[in-house]
Amino acid sequence: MVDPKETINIENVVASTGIGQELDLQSVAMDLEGADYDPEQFPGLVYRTQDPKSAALIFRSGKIVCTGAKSTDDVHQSLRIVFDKLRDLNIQVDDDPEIVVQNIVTSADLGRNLNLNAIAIGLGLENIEYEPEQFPGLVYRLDEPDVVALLFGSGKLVITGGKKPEDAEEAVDKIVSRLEELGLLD
Amino acid sequence: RLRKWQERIRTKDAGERNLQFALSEIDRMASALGVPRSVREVASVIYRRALNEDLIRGRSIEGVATACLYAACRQEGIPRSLEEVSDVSRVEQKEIGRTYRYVAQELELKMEPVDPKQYVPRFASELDLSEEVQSKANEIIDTTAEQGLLSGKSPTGYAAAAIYAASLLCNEKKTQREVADVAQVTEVTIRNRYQEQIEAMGIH
DNA sequence: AGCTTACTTTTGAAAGC
DNA sequence: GCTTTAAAAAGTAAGCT
Repeated sequence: MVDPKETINIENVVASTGIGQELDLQSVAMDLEGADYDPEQFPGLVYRTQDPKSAALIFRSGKIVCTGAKSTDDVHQSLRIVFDKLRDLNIQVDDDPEIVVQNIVTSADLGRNLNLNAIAIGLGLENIEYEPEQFPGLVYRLDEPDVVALLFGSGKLVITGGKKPEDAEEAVDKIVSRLEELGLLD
Repeated sequence: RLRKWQERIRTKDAGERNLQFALSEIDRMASALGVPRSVREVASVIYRRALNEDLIRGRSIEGVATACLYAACRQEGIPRSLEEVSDVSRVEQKEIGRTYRYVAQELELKMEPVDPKQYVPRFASELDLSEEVQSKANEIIDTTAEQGLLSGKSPTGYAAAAIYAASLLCNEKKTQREVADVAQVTEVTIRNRYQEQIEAMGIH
């Protein structure tokens, strides 16, 4: 039996940072190749990096959101590319802007099919949201760590809302032990 | 102050007018759906509770009224799908679903997932299918659900597939299109569920 | 009957309406 | 509350061949 923790895979990391300088997005959009900027639709300018693959939302305030990266390392690499691109445009960028991870999305596999109906009732209808007419996943909110898990009939799950990779591991452990003590696994 | 008093009256009137509107909407939609009076009463009770708990702030009266009716149908064991409910409401399906989840969570309605069997009598009678077919469909639903086939699947599609399969087994065949139309699902969904169910039943 | 594309759910930040 | 970004899970749906 494989430890479900070893099936954990980071699928997306969201982080925020800032260059410490205000920006004229109109001119950045003109000079930065591949930039998408439509202030009527959204106040941020979208810039995509190819390797690692990610999308950066750049704002007038100089603050930046990076999403789509598959690891915290990739987030740093992507943002380094964005910072250098801005420097190429003669824009002042702080030396080592602080990068804060805001959310990590993970997937995992419990290795067994799940009876979501039984789990919804077993874990308590007040803590769970399971509406298969609207979405096939069962929504389970944990307090510690503070994450949200989406459980599927296949035994696969998604964990989101965590700030560090260990949050997903703790969450998987808690979910497995809760399901086991309810006899809803195996 | 006279002004303050007038304002209070105005607010009270507005509140009562809103409640009246909500209840009349519940009545109108319930009639359109053809659900018994008991369901309207349950829906009204849920709506008043939502009003007391201040759950209507930030959303439309009609959205909450529709969500309450949807919840009431389920509580009474005669569910209407979100699509059926949205067909008689001017609120879009997605909004009804969201509002329902919010109300159910806040009022701790402890709603159990819909049992596909609850759709069988209505769908089957709309298709003029016999009691025998209904029993067979129920058997298929129970047997396959026990084997874990139901997890994550929509109750209407699941019921539709079981009815289609049962109609074949009982020589009262209905086409996938006919069943799909009354259940408001696609033929593709019926085909997919049907295959799984037949396989799990050991192709009777 | 497929295949492709797309939408449902959750999460988080950003700035503005 | 909305707008935009990305990503997974699995079910449902629509369009096209």
